[in-house]
Order: sequence, then structure tokens, then C-alpha cells
Amino acid sequence: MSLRIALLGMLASRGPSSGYELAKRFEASINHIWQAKHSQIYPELAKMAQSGAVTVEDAGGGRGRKVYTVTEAGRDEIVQWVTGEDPYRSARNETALRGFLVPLLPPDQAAAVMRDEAERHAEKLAKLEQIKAEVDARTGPDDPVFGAYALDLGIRTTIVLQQWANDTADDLERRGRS
Amino acid sequence: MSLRIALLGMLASRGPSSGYELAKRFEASINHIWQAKHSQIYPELAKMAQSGAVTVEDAGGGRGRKVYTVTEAGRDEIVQWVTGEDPYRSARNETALRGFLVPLLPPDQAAAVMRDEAERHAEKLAKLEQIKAEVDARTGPDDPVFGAYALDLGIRTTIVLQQWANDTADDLERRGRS
DNA sequence: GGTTGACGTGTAAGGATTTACATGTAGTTT
DNA sequence: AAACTACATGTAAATCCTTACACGTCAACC
Repeated sequence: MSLRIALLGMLASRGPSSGYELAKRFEASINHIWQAKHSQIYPELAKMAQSGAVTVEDAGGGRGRKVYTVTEAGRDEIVQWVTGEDPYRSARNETALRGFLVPLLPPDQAAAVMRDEAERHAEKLAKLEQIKAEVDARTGPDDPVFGAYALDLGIRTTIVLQQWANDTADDLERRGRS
Repeated sequence: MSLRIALLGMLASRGPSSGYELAKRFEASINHIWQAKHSQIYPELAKMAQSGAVTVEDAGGGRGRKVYTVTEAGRDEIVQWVTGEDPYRSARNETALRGFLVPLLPPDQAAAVMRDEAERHAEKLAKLEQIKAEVDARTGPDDPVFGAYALDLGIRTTIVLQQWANDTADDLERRGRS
């Protein structure tokens, strides 16, 4: 259900879009939160049009572009989902899994992997902060910036992952020496 | 592939276990990183036994308990996966998705959702710190504690999530007032 | 005039994941 | 003695997700 909600949220926040645009946006905007390929997005949009959560409109010259708009029913679905007290919170993080397993390697090798991991997080952090800078630059401090909270969370978690990776590497090195 | 690796990692770090124990352990130990139900774990274990990554042994009195042990080949798989620089890092986070969508609600309602979220994380944090206290109590400072790294990461990320939820609620309330 | 790359939509097959169904033992509480 | 909870394993169906296949337009560059 999450993909459906994520798509509705995109449409609600950034206005009518094509499936192609939504796919791009997933890549650029909430890639650290959720991923979806166009092969999953197109059928989902069709299903949502069927159920009345969105409306479709044929647009764009010769290239059969379709523009989707969220309906009131669709907005309701978002609210239902966000406020719904589903105790289950799915979370899957391959980076963290790697970090979890890394102590199984010989200490020096493990530490190296963690340093590498930390570096990767540093790069990601730089990228996220650049996006934040760009967003901040073109909006006022009181503008309601959709996605800003999620971006903030992305930055915070990336910082934690980076620090943790380095601290773990430190610990592994300490243990490796003794 | 990630589930397979996660299971191998569990077996490698905590020794031979039954599918049931692994399922419990997923719940208790890396729930913030990865989830798996027993219905996915049992077939995966069977598949791994087939391919030689683990060995099976029937154990436990009347209750058909099966104990799985990771083989050298299985350990190799872990090392391959951890050190292999697969550029793709899958990540899915429903909490963050909520954060992404929450600005679509009326500010007061949105803030309430975030407070609720924060409380949930506070509860989880208490649970994790209790586990840590128990682990610390029965191990020396230089004992090789594999789970400690993962637990540490869990605590750190939970703290961040809690703070973020509260800060987001603050911001939403601030905006709501103006 | 041809090639390349971005735009644009879709389906098929296979694997991953969740929910529900199904079964049975062992220990503890009422 | 009956009920309840934890232990313990599995399968079936449905859904989600990824990879690969497939088709066609438009604009820019060479």
C-alpha cells in the first residue's frame, strides 16, 4: 500500500504529473526513503485511476503522455494512512545490514569496510546537504516546503550512520590490536 | 538475497539456531534493519541447506526442532556480500514516508501524528536500552560482542528518529500558530 | 540523413514478502 | 481437567518489487 500512498503524496504535493515524471521524482526526491521503478508505477497509476483515487488525462503531443491528478478521495486516502495507527513500521536498509555483518570479517578487513562505508555516507550526506541548500535558496524560511522534513530525516540518519561506521571501525581496530 | 545473508549472519554470529529462534531474533535484534516472518525464513533455510550454505540437524525432544549451522561456504557467502561493492542500496522506511506526507495534513493534526511517532520511538528506545543493559551486565568490556554493534546502531537511529519526530512536531506547531 | 539520448508507456517473468491457513507439543495457570 | 501461552514447523495465495523485454516519439547533434 505504501507505494500507492507515496504516489498520491507526490501528486498532492507537486501537482499533476505523468508516470514518467513520478518515476524521475522517486529517483531524485525520496530515493533514501522509498524506491520504485516505472514498471511498478505505471500499473499502480492505472489501478488508482480505476479506483478513483486519481484522474487521468491524455496530454502531450504525439508521445502518448498521460497526466494524473489526485482526487479528493485520493487525498482522503493519504490522510487515512498517515493518521492511521498501524503499529507496524516496515524498514529495510541494506547499508545497515552490511554494517551489521561486518564484524564477521577479520578485524582489519572489517575496519576497512566500515571506513569505506563511512565514506559512502559522507558522500551521500554531501549530496543531501547540497539538495537542502538548493531548496533553501529558492524558498523563504516560512514557506511550507514539502519534503523538507523527510530530507531533514535523511540527513540526520546519514550522519548517524557515518558516525556509527567510524566508531565501529575504531572499535574493531582497537580490538584488532589487542 | 539480503534475507539469505542476514540469516547466515545470524547463524555465524550467534551459533546454530532453529528457524523459530531466528525468527524471534529478527524481531528482537535487527527489526529496525530488516524484517522477516517465519513463513519466509523456513523456506529460505531449506534452500540454504540444499545449496550447502548451512547444515541441518534434527534436535529437541518431541517438538520437531531443527538446528541449522552455517558452513564454511556459507561464511564465504557473507564475506562476498559484505565486501562486494554492490552500488545498489535498497532502503524502505515507512516512518520517513509518513514524515514526507505529514505536511499534507492540517498543522495541528500533523503535529499530533509526529508526537505519537516520537512516543513510539521513545518506547522502542527504552526497550533497546534495557537489552543493552542486560547484555552489558553479563559480558566483560573486552568480550567480542557481535550484537553490540547492531544494538548500538539501533539505539542511535531510534534516538534520531525520536528527536526528529519531536522537532518536526515543534515546527508544525510553530507554523500552525502563524 | 543517421545516430544518439531523453521522453514516454507498457507487459512478462521471476523472486521477495505478507497474510492466512494448518498442525502439533510442552509447560503453566485456573 | 481445561484453557492458555510459548514452542515449533510448514504451505498456499496474494501482493509487492525487480529485471528484462518491447514499442514508439521528439529534439539535437554530426
